[in-house]
Amino acid sequence: MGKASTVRREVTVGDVAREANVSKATAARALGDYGAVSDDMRERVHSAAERLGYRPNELARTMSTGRSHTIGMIVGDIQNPFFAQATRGAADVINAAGFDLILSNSDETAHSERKAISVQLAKQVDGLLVAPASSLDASSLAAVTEAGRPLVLFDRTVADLAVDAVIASNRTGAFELTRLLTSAGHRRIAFLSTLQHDGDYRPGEVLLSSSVADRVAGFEKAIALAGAEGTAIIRLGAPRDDVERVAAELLTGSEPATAIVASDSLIALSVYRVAQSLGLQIPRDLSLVTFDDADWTALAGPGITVIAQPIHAIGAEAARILLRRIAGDGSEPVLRVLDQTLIERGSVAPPRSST
Amino acid sequence: MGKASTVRREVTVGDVAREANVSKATAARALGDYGAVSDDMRERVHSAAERLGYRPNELARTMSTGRSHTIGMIVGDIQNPFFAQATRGAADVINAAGFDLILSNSDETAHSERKAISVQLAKQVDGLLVAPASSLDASSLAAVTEAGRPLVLFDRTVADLAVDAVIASNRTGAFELTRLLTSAGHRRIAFLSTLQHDGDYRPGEVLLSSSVADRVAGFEKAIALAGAEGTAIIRLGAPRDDVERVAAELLTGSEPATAIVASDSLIALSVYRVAQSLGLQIPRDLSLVTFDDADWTALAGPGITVIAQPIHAIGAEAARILLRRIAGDGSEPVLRVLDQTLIERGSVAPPRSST
DNA sequence: ATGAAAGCGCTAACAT
DNA sequence: ATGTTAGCGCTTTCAT
Repeated sequence: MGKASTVRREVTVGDVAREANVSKATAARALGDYGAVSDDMRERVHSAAERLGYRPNELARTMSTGRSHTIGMIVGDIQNPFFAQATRGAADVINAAGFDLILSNSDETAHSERKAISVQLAKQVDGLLVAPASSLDASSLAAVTEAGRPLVLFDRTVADLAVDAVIASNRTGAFELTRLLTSAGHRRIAFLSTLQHDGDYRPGEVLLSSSVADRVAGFEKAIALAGAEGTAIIRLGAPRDDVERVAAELLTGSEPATAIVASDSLIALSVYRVAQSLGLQIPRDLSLVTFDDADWTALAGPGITVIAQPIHAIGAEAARILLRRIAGDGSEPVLRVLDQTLIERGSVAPPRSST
Repeated sequence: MGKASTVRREVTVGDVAREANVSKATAARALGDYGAVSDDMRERVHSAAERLGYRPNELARTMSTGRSHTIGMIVGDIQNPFFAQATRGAADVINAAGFDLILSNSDETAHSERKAISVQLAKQVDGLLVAPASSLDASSLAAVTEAGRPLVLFDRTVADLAVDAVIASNRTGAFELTRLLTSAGHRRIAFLSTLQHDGDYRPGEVLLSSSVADRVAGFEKAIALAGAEGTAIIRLGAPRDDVERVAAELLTGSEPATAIVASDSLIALSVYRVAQSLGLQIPRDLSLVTFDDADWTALAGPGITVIAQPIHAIGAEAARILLRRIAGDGSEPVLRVLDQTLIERGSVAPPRSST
């Protein structure tokens, strides 16, 4: 009893050809559905294939054609609901087109991103979908275009990189969100983000993530309009696993923030938790608004007012553009900006001290 | 000006060999880091490769070795936090081992699952990780083992399929959860699941998902222990996008349930919403417990009591086993059952009518 | 319409 | 240690 029987070699085009008594070329043509094959030939080949249990080897096919029908996708972290949704959006259009998806997490580090890109290129993906870890440094992404493979960015853009990108109207969204706060009378408003950052934010500074940069810009505009530059605060670099601490800092002390704009729903959740543990009631003691219409925002206390991004659509649209590029579309790179929509719930009220 | 310059052919081992003035075999050995190569040869080859910007073609490598260093993963829906976490767990160990992940969503249908499996096998994945859409029908999965590729299941098992699987202690978990309810005095307890199902559940019936089946079993055991068979109710087949309606049915009428066991956190969220809109206060008017320690469960009202599954670990462990199989481990299939842990919060209280 | 043979980029015997 | 030569399974000229 050897293990020989279990190592059953794969059935190849050659085997099918022999079984059908035709040439390898004819069998390949019939099986691959290309070239010219007469009806009875096709029939003969297919039944032979059926009999033998033939399964095409997609890799061999890729070797000769150069197209893998696989696209690579690099997200920050698939556990982040934002990325999970965007991935689903992309997967839906990609699969519908008969393509497959290779997924990697970058954890928002240039190092992992670079590695993932390298691996995926080596696997001959037909194109890449990436949420770049850095909007400033295009070096890791350069490998993609150098390899001649189309690349489309989503959620953020990269300076000096002429590629397609689909993002949301973050600037406008942040503006609307913040405006709600200033209109309610808030002045000590904090913008809170986990975007990797050392030390304090300096006005005018260029940020690592274009989407956060856009949000900050929208925030600043609303703040300026309210003349609250002196009291507003932009806090970046909160560690993902310790947002609570930073939020607590913001909410305590001699001049605590009376309102917070959270840069994403995960951050908002942390803020919400801290507010609860500090005995702060929303919106009475704290107004809270955030990006992304996470499931919990509707049920938390009075409901959190949010700016909803069309996340699924962002992923889907990015995939659509990529597929078009792969198909040979050589037109100028496009920047698609999808609208965000404000969903007002009950988490905004005038600051307590002002009433 | 043609586009010829942009179509730059890939640099191959042959090119590097020529540049380094060595044979193709030597270049390949140096580049592929196998066989025996002298130090200066290796040096010469690598610098030539560097000069030319050589990038190995992983596919060609796969063609000759038969190993793609790619593993396929099929989940129900990557947007479901459970699957997102399990995917991350698997991705972490897979990437650490130098493998890549091809991801597909089955939407819990046998059809999509079958298709995804077929595509992934064609892409020569070294093995598959799947949360089977059906625990009863092994036919779509049979293709995997027939192709001689290792398969490991996660979250659910499949009857009559001798493969590895890693699941959670659903039966025990459901028992504990339900026990909390019966101990508090509840009798009209409902178990609510979205598991595809026609009509009413009949006791003893075999279910499509082993994990739900296990949960139901645990539920039934606790119910029997409390002698509440007559008043407990098992409601399956709630449509994912309309759980609210089913929950509302359970919560209204002449004999509404006083407690609900939700089969996952998405369902629990719907129940929570319905309770809110019905003006039902948790736990005063309704006791609610669920599987999975979703982020919102800690902050919803009094906090929801849950059974937490080690989701990340489920994915990671499944990947670990798969990798071992790929490496040649031919031992008997294992069934790994990971413990669930009860997290008591404030969503359980005696039924209102009984006090 | 069909067949014979070359080739995709790599690895793996088999020499030397 | 290095080189030569076959393949891997498919597609793609090029003949016929």
